[in-house]
Amino acid sequence: MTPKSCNYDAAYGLFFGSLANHNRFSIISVLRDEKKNVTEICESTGFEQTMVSHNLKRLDHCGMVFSEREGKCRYYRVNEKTIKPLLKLIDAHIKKYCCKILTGER
Amino acid sequence: MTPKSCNYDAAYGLFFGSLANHNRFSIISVLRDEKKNVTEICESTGFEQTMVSHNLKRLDHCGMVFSEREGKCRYYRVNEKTIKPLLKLIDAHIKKYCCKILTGER
DNA sequence: AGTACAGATGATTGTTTAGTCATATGACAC
DNA sequence: GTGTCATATGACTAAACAATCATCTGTACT
Repeated sequence: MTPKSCNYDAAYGLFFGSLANHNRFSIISVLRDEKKNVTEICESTGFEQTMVSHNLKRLDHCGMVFSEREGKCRYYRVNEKTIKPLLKLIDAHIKKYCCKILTGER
Repeated sequence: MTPKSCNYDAAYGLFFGSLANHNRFSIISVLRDEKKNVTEICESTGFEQTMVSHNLKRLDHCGMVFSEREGKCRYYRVNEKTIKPLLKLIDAHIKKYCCKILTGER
């Protein structure tokens, strides 16, 4: 499949859907500053291993994290090029609108 | 509620969840370049009015669109400050990763 | 006040998603 | 090869979501 033939719409859905889940967002957050293996992610987040693996798979799938094996462990790191500016942008948005977001006021 | 007391995590979920839905994304897309009222959005997208209203409510709720009444109509426009750079960022990401995203290759 | 147009809301239902359990694979050490 | 640690996968169920339907509110015009 060439990039031109890709179905961009579906890709958008997968991309944003990946960040919409609270647990995946937590995983991204603990990886924000340093790479970690699955066990370390579990410890940092308190999540179960299978759940973390499932969610890492999805994040990897969307190009949000990269991974590499080191001996018995597989280390994951965020795709800094996308994730860092994205989170920065959204942080600013939420700082400004979070109250509206959470209360639903119009 | 002051910004400091906000529950940011929930806000992130609402924010990204809003963009994860294909129909909401279409609505954002047709508003990307010009403001439109609900009827016009329906015409541009082919969606039903009630569905559009429900989804606009959510987008408004997240600070992604703003609205103002003009006579009988209510016009919606995107929050350019957030949406434009966001979409630009994601466009670049997806151009690079969409094939992986859609095929699931590792 | 009555009608018509524009949009919003609430309830219901079918679909999607996500966490959990059981199990499988992969890598290393002995 | 066997055991153990690290991670991945598939199937299943429960919870979340989103579209639809029926109905309601708001504005303008007469």
